[in-house]
Amino acid sequence: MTLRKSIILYGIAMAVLIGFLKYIEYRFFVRDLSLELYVGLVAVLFVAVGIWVGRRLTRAKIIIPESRFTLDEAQLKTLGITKREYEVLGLIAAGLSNQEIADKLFVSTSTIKTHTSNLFMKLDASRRTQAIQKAKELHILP
Amino acid sequence: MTLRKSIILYGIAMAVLIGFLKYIEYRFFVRDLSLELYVGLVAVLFVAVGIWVGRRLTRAKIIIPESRFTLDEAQLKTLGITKREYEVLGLIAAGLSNQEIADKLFVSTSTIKTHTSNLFMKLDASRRTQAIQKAKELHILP
DNA sequence: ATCAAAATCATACTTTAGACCGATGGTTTT
DNA sequence: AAAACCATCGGTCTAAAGTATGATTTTGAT
Repeated sequence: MTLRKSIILYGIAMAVLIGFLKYIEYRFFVRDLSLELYVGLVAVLFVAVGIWVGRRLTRAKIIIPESRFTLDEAQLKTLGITKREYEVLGLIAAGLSNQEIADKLFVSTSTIKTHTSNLFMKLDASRRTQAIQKAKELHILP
Repeated sequence: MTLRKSIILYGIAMAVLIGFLKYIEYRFFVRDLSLELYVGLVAVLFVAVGIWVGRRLTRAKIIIPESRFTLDEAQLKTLGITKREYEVLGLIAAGLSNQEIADKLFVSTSTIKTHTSNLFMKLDASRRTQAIQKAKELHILP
């Protein structure tokens, strides 16, 4: 909804509201309405207006669809994370131990430790759980 | 917010509102207030109420689609994960060490280790990274 | 008031992770 | 060819994580 449309909409609403108010005020003064009823009508009317306004005010913030994950490859380059390191990072996040990662990639645990050490430097982390967290914040892991 | 709390909250709000209404009605009848002012006050008051009610009524329906994750509390009960254990699980996922978690919760690391051990059993995990992974699959962590 | 679950702590022990070192061979870039 | 980068590996050492067991205190529900 554009700003202009909003202004027009609110303007019309206000005009209708004031018109209706004046009408029931007139009815009140010509004694067709009791004071109770007059005040009651005003109250009901303005509750409705309040609800309407309240909904409009909050509705704007609704539209925040949860975005699906897309790998930020630029981020990887910025951090200087290599393909192999990223591979290891993924397996760490999957919950594997260094030994399991080594087995899966057919290398020694020493190699995995080197990769993780480099990862921690680049991600400014000191634990694998922390590395996972930071990687997510940097949009390089889902 | 529980249903009981909601009812109490609305009840108090209603009581305050009616009290205030009666007060300005009284002021009106003893001629301290003009009709205009009386009606104006009622209008303002009920707009406020309307906005408040409107927001409360719509908030529940609006906020749910914002986040894809909803905690599966039934799952927690099924697994027998206690409140404290779940708290620790969250901090593990946030990347904290046992020492940091202990400091944050004002308990010893022994306690944290006990909690994590129990968590691993219940989640069928043997590492914290694995526990995080499983917790996500079970919809008890975002 | 009682009873079971939950939370707490400790001690001793094993395993895993991580830091810090250096080293090699293979690419790619300049 | 030299420089720079990448992936690989090994050793040593320390810190952190995880296991096992038992005990005490808190708490919640009946």
